[in-house]
Order: sequence, then C-alpha cells, then structure tokens
Amino acid sequence: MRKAAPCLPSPGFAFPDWAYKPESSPGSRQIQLWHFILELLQKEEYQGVIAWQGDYGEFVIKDPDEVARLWGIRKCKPHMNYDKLSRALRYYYNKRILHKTKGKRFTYKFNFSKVVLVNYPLLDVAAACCTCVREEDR
DNA sequence: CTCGGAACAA
DNA sequence: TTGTTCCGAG
Repeated sequence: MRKAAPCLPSPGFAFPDWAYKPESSPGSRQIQLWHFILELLQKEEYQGVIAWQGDYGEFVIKDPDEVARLWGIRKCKPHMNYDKLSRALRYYYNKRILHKTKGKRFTYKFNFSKVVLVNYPLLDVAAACCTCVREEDR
C-alpha cells in the first residue's frame, strides 16, 4: 500500500520510498518526526542541539531535552521528553527509516538506502516532491 | 541509556 | 497509521 511514484526527473538524485509520504487524510499536513529531525539538521542554529556526525545519514542529539522541547512545541505536546521522543524514533527501526548507531549515545542514522549526492537542499526538494506526488492508493 | 509491549489519541 | 504515554527489563 506504500506505493509512491517518483516525480523528480533530476538526474543523479533519488530519495528513499519513505521520503515521499503525503498519505493520510490531512494530506501531509501533519509533521512527521523524521521530517522534523531533518528540518533541525538542516538549520545551522541547531547544531549545538542536533547535528550530522560520522557516516552519511548519521546524526547525534547533543541536547535531548532541547530537541524534545522543540518537538513538543511543534506538536503542541508540552510534556514531551526525550524518553517519549526516542520511543517514536524506535518505531522507525522496523519501518526502516532509522537505525541506531549502537555504542554511541543519542546517535541514530537515517536509512538513505540508495541516495547519491550529499550536499543538497534535502528538505526543499522533499517538500516540493510531496507537493507534486499524488497518491493514487488509499 | 536503550529496547519494545501495550493501551490510547487523532 | 503515526505518535504519545507509561513502564518493566537489560
């Protein structure tokens, strides 16, 4: 049921299946956690809180409480904390969106399976993609 | 800290 | 379905 048609003709550019996921009734209205993480990762002002580190796709949460606070604000969940946020992150393991970098504290890694090119405006492209991809399956 | 079951919300 | 909340176990 998770079938989305790629819409970017851009050569040398590919996003994982889970990247395009405008499903659900609200139609991509609701912010996904992984999207939010990517959003923070994209902004330099949050490098003291969360930042890329290590291999491609690997990031470390330097300030769990702050990330949880920001996520709580975004989702209107005042009582959010890293414990609960990380539970949501753990659900991503089976969805193959994230993986844990064991041994390293607060460190996770995105499953950019076949993505080439690293320094690209990921979110802008992802957003544009979500806009033009039309779901045909419920 | 990290993991994952279970109940529950939207 | 994706998260949220609670929580025992490792």
